[in-house]
Amino acid sequence: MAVSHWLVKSEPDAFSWQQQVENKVEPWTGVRNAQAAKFLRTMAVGDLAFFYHSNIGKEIVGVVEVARAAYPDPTDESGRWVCVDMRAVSPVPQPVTLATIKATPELAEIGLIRQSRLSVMPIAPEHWKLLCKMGGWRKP
DNA sequence: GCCAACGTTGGC
DNA sequence: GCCAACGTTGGC
Repeated sequence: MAVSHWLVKSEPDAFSWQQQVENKVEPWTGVRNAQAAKFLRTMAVGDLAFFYHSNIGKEIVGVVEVARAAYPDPTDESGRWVCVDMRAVSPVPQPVTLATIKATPELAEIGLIRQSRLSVMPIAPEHWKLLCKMGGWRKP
């Protein structure tokens, strides 16, 4: 099966790309939104995701890959929510800012803009390709 | 600090 | 089941 592509958001105050790199593999916990959780459940090991800094920076700063598929979120006492494990792949050499994305007509339809509050979202292959090009990111 | 978007809760 | 009130997220 083909690799799927995603974008995940994190507030760098809470959990930054720097921490992701230092920890290498990190559980992606705390998603408490049904739509975002549905996407987490859809992720497969090996899928790639952009790591986006919300609030501070507002830019795509790195790429992570799914290291473990959805399992119960240990930070959720109710047991209803899931998380995945993410592994740092490599930084995006030239971070792609929200302003740049907004200024790019081809990217007008991506979830980041259409649904600004969603923290986990799929990225279409053509958008992934374009964003990689804009950020100067190549698969290592 | 404000506000828009949108999800959740609770009264009816 | 509807909808107003309220809370949260995230951009500006």
